[in-house]
Amino acid sequence: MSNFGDYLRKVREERRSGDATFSVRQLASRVGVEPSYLSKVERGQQQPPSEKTIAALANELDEDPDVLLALAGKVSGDLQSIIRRRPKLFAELIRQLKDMPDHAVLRLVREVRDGEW
Amino acid sequence: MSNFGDYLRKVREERRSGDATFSVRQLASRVGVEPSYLSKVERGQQQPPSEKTIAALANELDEDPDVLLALAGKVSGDLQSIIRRRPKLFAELIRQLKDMPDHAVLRLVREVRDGEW
DNA sequence: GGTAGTGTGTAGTATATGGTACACGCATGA
DNA sequence: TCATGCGTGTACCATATACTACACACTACC
Repeated sequence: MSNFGDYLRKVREERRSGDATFSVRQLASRVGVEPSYLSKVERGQQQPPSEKTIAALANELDEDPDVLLALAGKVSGDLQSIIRRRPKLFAELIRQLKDMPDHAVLRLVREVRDGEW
Repeated sequence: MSNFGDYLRKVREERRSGDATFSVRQLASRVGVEPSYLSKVERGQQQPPSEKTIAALANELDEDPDVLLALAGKVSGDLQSIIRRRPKLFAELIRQLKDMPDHAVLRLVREVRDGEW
């Protein structure tokens, strides 16, 4: 699920199967936008919405806001702070991560979490 | 040097000591913006400029565009692609990196570069 | 067969973004 | 003392962004 709109629609329809209030209209209303706008966002005919609206969507859908923000190409404050503190280092890291397979990244995350750093 | 404007001014003044053509006016002219605008950007009174303008600045100042873009909070295409492909993984990695000391990140980069991954 | 709910198309809009235009005051040097 | 170059302040502006407003067509229920 590689883009914001598809992901949003998928999540909304999952919620909807359990709870009939997750129509485009209902969700848009609770989030505070027009249904036609939300519909276009889900189909990728609009750019992803503002961070405020994304946060509201995440809240209503009980989703991780960071994931939605990442999918929308809006980078979290944490990431910004890393970039600002060590830009060259970060650029280099990204260059390396680009060609790193999933299992390698997973191993890194595991090692870091287990305090090996 | 933690923000775009300060960094830009520092680099420009370094170049200037060697070459008198690196005044605000001269650089702005070559980049194709107004000097007052460039001045405000350097002092942080304007948001960082567009990616196009940042690229032109990087070119004229012989700087790494990725670093300037990172400082400006504009994330590179490579990073976007990573985020889109593996958003949760990336969010987790960032959470870990946040508290990682410099030497740990450096070690990671070194290991990756040396093919240990 | 009307009405209630569904998603969507089109047209328009307020505000933010990314600048321009031009003038001002300060140094420096001739 | 005045021309030249420096950075900067103020006012304005064109375009893009992030939406709104409203109507339309389809389905299902009764």
